[in-house]
Amino acid sequence: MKSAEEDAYGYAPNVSLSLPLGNPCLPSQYHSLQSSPTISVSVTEPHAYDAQDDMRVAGYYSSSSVRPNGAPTLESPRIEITAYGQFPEDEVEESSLPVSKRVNSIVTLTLPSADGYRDPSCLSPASSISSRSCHSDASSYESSFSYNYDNSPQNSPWQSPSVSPKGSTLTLPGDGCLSGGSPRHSPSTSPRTSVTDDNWMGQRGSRPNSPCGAKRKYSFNGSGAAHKPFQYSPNHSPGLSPQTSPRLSVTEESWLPNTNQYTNSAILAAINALTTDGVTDLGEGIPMKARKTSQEHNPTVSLKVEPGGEELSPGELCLDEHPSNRLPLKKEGYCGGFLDVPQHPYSWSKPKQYVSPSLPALDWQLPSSSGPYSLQIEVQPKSHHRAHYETEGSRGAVKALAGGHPVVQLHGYMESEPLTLQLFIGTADDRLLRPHAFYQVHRITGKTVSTPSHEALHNNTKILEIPLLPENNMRAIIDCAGILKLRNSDIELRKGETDIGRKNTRVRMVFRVHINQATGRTVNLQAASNPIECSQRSAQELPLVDKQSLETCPAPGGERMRLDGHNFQHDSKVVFVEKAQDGHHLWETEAKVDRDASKSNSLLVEIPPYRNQRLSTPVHVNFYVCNGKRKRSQYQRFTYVPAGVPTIKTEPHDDYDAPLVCSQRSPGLSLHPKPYFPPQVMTPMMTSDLRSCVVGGAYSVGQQRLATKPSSSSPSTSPKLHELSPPPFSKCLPAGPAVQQPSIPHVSIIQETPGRYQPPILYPPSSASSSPTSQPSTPTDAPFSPTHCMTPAPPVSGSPSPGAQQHPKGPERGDGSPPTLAVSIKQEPQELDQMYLDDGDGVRRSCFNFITTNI
DNA sequence: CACTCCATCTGGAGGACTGCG
DNA sequence: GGCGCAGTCCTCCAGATGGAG
Repeated sequence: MKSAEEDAYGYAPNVSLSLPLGNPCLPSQYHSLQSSPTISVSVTEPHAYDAQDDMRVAGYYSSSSVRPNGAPTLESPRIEITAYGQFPEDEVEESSLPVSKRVNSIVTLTLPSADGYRDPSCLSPASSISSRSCHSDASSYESSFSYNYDNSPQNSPWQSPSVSPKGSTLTLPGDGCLSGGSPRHSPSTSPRTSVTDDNWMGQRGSRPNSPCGAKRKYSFNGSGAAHKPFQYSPNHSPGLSPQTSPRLSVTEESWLPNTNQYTNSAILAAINALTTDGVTDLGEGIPMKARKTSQEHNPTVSLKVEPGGEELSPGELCLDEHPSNRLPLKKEGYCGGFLDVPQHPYSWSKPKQYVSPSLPALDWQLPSSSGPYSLQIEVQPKSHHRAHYETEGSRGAVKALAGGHPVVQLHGYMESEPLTLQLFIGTADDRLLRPHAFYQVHRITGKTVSTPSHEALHNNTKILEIPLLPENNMRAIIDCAGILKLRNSDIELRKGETDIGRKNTRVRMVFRVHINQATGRTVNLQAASNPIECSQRSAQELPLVDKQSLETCPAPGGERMRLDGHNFQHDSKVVFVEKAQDGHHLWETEAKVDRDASKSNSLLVEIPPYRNQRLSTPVHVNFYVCNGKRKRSQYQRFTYVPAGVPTIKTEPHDDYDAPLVCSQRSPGLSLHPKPYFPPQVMTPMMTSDLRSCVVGGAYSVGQQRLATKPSSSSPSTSPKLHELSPPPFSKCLPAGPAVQQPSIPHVSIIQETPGRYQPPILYPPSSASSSPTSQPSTPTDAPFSPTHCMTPAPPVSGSPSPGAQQHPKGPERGDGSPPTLAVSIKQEPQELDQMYLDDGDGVRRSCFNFITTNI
């Protein structure tokens, strides 16, 4: 069928969906969401598509320019709900033409039906009102991830959205919301506010309560539901849209070129729909729930939705999607007041940086520093922040421990060009850092917010984009970021979602910045905050370890370790545990706690002797603080080393105090005892892995340990860094020449971004949420992520791979400095084995082998 | 400047739901 | 398999705060 648009405008976007699945190099698995079915959508625009342009300006999809006929972009999109249902995943294939058509169809929406709202299917987080902001769907970036490079030129923007792996964006029916919605959404962030449409709500009706009706039951049928939503989903979007975002919309004007945004978005949505099966799957998508808020949507908004509506907020859709690119655009015009923080001096108009099509997937571990650049969290967020549900009003921005808000600064950047700081909510468990499936960053707006921001969606993960301005010394006060809790039932229904939401309430704020260099390379840095407990009650009761003064100790034990944290009690116990790969406890013992020296926020414990005094290799164990039966902290990682190996001490304070934690730790992985996360790094697997597999990883490990001293500023602590060095992938993908910077100790991801076309590759796609295995807490879980494997193994060769450091040595805490290049790579066979075990993945093995081989 | 309205932020709590014994 | 208990999830309520009109 032809889309209305086509008819109307004669413009038919061609969308080609390419599914990367086949990519040998990257197992779909890994990609998971993101990658997976990647679909790249290319829209043929009337005018030739200038990739470059697109990139920047348009969002990915949206970008496209104006319609041939000049019609406003917005216009046409119509969404037919039905379509979704009708098109199963299969559709994807069809991509070729039909797509466009479909798209169109999809676009057409019918609004209102409400049913779906709550359906799981509709997941879109974005949708959430609160989140509303969500928006954006697609993150452009994603596209990059996708392997579709081919897609081409297109990679560009367009792809992204669609492409995004899984779901990216939007897509889904549920997503739809997002996608489309997303954009739409919200302008305003606040839930209440934002949303809009009562209308919607009404229809949807659903809502509020439990998804299932009176009682909340989580039905998995999502399907059923899902479908509906699906159909509607679009609506969601609509819903969203309306409100949405102004921001989104904004652009349009400015954008002109891109005009099609709407269309595009629609397309994207369509695509998404296609790609995934139903809404459901989208798991990626974020569930939409009906929120009351939503209901609130403004009529206006809804109105916009109309197909014809030019106004529509076309922008909405689009905008979100391209975060980076868009940024620039957005604010201004349209959005004006709505969205972004108004009137902030900074205008999002600068497109550039993010242009590059290929930005690393959100679940890739990136270094916090590279060469002269260092992304640091100068002021850490408080360890507790009650996240708000979509059904609630915003609970405000995440605050710093000492008051105020977290502060992030990029050091070493001397250019005059502003950059965009990306923020998303990541996991804080033992595994590798990745976007948290149950929490999304929520843009806070209001008078009290001084930092402009704007939301974008990246594979179902909302990203807040904040300008880093030279005039502010590349420092940003994060007073515009709240945390939205998605209902577990909604997320768990997603296809491919393996994580469980129950008790999975710890998150970290993850900051990223992509620096385009004159050479065409892009340096990607990432810093993760300390863990943040987001539940209402647990935050008040569960002990939380923020920091540990020791990370290693000789097998005989006896050393004293200071634990800093919260909710410690006079009778708190510290239990050391060693688990087998299968999770069975191999050893468990209670450490002696010096009650006199302990306080509610600190414990002084004596490290118990390890069960085996004769260690030939370091042994990773865990410990936790226990306040009673079910009140235990998360596992903290600890390593017993053979006698003679220096113990690693973490800095006592660094940050602890509050606000200050440095990124180092932050990167998520910090070594420090950041409670939740650290472990990852430490994990045996990791260690070994890192070394072998991923430079980055290794690196990180080393750093962590090294890092121990926070002081060092090496921010780098990120757990596993992905080196994006192309090499590894190169095989698979024609990647661009990503080169590592030789001299840089930390290897960050450097891509050459020649053009958009550049093969993005480097980053293995992973899906954030995807991580299949994720379990919330088990320390045992191997952190190993496929991705790592995927990652380039670079290193071996040359560049000083960060990873190289070995932990044992690593520990040499001494330097805080970034790891020196020279790293000797040691393999610990045993550990490797574990790795294997942990993974279980053939893939890993293969990676491993591959690596080892190289080594 | 006082008052009202609105929006946001917070804290608290209850009912629904889940997991475990 | 059913029951009760405890913990967690999600929603709702109400108060505080602050800005705009």
